[in-house]
Amino acid sequence: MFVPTIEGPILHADLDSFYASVEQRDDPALRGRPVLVGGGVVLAASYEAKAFGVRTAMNGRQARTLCPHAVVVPPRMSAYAEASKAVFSVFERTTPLVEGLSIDEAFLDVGGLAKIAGSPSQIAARLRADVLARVGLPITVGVARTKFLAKVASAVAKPDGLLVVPHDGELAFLHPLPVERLWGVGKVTSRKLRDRGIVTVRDLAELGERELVSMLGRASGKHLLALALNHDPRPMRPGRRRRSIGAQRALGGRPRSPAELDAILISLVDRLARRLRAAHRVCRTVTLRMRFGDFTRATRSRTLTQPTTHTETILAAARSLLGAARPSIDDKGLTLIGFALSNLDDEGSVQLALPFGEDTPGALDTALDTLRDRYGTKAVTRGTLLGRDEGIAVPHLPD
DNA sequence: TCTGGGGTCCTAGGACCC
DNA sequence: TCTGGGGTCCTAGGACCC
Repeated sequence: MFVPTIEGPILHADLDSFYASVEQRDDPALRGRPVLVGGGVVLAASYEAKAFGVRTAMNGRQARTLCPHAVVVPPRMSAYAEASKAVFSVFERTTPLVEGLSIDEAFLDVGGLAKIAGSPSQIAARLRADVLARVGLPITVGVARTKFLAKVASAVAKPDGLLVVPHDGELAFLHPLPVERLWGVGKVTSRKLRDRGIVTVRDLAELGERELVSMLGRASGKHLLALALNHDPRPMRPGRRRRSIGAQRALGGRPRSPAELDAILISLVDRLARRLRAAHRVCRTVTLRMRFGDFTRATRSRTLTQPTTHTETILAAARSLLGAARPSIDDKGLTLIGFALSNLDDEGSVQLALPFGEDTPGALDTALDTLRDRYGTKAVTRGTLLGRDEGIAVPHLPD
């Protein structure tokens, strides 16, 4: 069913140096000081550390050289997950239309709230104050007509800022920015563009689609051109579900015996299977991720015939994938091992495909009504059929 | 400079089906 | 011997994001 939405305004709310801010909140001795979370690689750096040139994902040695007085703390993932939950509950008190992007950022659609909650910038200012008061963390908010502009606005406004892009000032805001501000321009794309003298968003906007597509490929060429031209038709997707879950572990340089590797494999798979069951989801595809001694990477995956949540089943698939990769591992050495579970679905859900020619919205609704008569209205929801067509999902079918 | 842990999306070839 | 079009699913790799 297509629901027309009022265009914006959209808020993009993004916590500042999230992990490092949580550490400073929980330990007053860290406040005002440069803080690095994670020793091997910097998972997060406080703004005091960033002032010395430290960046996220920088290796730890380099970071400590730039900022010798930094306090290095180990990550506390459960504390961050808890803080994230608290922040998202503030988001949801602001508007029911929240689309989470990651542990520390979300889009909020505040269209239609003007009469009860004030202007978008008033709503944004109150959101920032609420997050600080209730959770004790600084947050930056970008406000604009589209998701893309709101996200760019928050990036420009960081840290601890608020920036509203006015309707009549969108291109004036967007076009002078460096291309790296565009969502989807990373190291590789940035190099390709700069090699051709494309430095600002305006430069990009002046390029032809054919040229850009031949440079970057069909999807990203079209996508980037649209963004540069300030076209972002993506609607809010408040009910987004996770499509995969993963866990990985770096192994360092030292070679591991097969027994040692198997023990690590078991702990990773066990962790994932527990998370899967806790989320009441099932998986059908198991992927092995590897990084080798020469820093090349490889993935191997297997799709099961039946969805599962069973540790032993996932374990068997994981072991057979690792066994098949044995020659490469013996050859190059393994420095990272990880697994991902994908092709997720709701546990206990029933997939119902309609006969060919009957897969119309009307037929679907008739089938839904039949099931609701049988199982009750709450048990039956419209869902997605293996990411393909629309179908019906019946979570937790009563017996 | 030798590198974490968690994700998303896109591309491309081959198998297989009608 | 050569020869179609359209579609899905699976696998693997790669770029990118926080």
